[in-house]
Amino acid sequence: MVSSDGRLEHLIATATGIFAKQGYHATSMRDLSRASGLSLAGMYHYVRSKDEILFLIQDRCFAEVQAGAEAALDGVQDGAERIRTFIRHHVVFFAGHMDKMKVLSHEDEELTGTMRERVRERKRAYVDLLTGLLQDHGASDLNPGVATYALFGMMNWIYTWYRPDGPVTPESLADDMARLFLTGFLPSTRTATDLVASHGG
Amino acid sequence: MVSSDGRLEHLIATATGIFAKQGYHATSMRDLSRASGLSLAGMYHYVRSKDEILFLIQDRCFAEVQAGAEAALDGVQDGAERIRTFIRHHVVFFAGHMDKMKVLSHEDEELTGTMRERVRERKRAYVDLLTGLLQDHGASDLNPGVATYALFGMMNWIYTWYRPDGPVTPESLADDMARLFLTGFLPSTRTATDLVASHGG
DNA sequence: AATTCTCCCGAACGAACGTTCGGACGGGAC
DNA sequence: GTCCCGTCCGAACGTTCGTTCGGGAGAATT
Repeated sequence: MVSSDGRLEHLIATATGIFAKQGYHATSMRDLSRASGLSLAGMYHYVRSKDEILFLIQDRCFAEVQAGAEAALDGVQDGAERIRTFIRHHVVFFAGHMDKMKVLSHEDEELTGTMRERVRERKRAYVDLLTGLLQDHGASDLNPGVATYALFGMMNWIYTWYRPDGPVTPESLADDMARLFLTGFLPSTRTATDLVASHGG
Repeated sequence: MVSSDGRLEHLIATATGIFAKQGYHATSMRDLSRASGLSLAGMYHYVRSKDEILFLIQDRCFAEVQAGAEAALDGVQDGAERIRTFIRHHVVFFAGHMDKMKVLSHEDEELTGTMRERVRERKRAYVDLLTGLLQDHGASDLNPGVATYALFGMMNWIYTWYRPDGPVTPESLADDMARLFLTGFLPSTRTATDLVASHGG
């Protein structure tokens, strides 16, 4: 069970926690060594560099959240309901995986070169997914880019203040944010009424 | 003009730009020396440590944005209009001072000890200002904390994507965000009344 | 039995870091 | 002229950084 793969997973999981708590640059390889149980040199058997650890965290996390969103959207037809589904998934996933999502959100500009591009590509795909959902719904009088990033902002900011063990459950957090955004985003009374009706029962 | 005070201001301004671009930890005192024109040792005549430079940026920036918000709110009576005023001021200020606001938002957890507490106090005061505005308006069915941080999130996320020289003006950005938030937050619009009625009945 | 391969580490490498030391320069005070 | 003080710097300090080197233990392969 402590096979080669298991150790790499363990290293990544450990690094995720420490990067989330201390930040990427403030964390040394010696910190990771101490916390993972591997020696300083031993970590380099699993990983090419410190950068690569950050890359692995971000690459996997984006893949996971993207796949989860697509799975959640599967079968949902109504445009507004698809937006709501995306928001709910993103927020609940975020609240359930705060460490890696914090590393994803906060250590956004630390990678360089090929790894940076790989992660950027994943990010672009994920952002495009939401932008597509907003555009599919059509008529909002808000600037589409502003709406997309305003929504991502209110969701991704979670890592700065939300405590999963506090009084607000991930589900109510997700519901509040979905309601806040959709009520503001959807333009007509009719759609808003339909939305509440379909939501309430 | 290159008096003692002027040099300190210049050092802080230079550091703000570099911290915003590279991040606090990725910036060395030698970087600041090179960019400011002062020697490595010379900077320590104006500043006790690298930490203190970050502190000065954040402390001053919070003071500035707080004072600006209070000035903007002066004389505005209507509750909803006060919220809109706060949003507009925050967003326009953010868009007009991206570097320092990015350093304020992104390098939030880098200070320690007394400086950390000083900045935290300023932050608490500023957050309390908005929370107060939201509470003053009363009846929203959203969790007050969630509403506050959702709003700060969508506003502070600006530094990750907004380009002041792009097609979106700071004013339209501020208007869109104010509209997006207020429509979702305020329960008492005509359409929203219908909405709540159909939901409750 | 000999060889190769995977896994892993103690010790060290050179570079870069934040900070400090001792002193230089110049202008006002005595 | 001498002293002092604010301003500023070259050079160095001790530390920590990410990474590498050379090799050992043990299983697998030949």
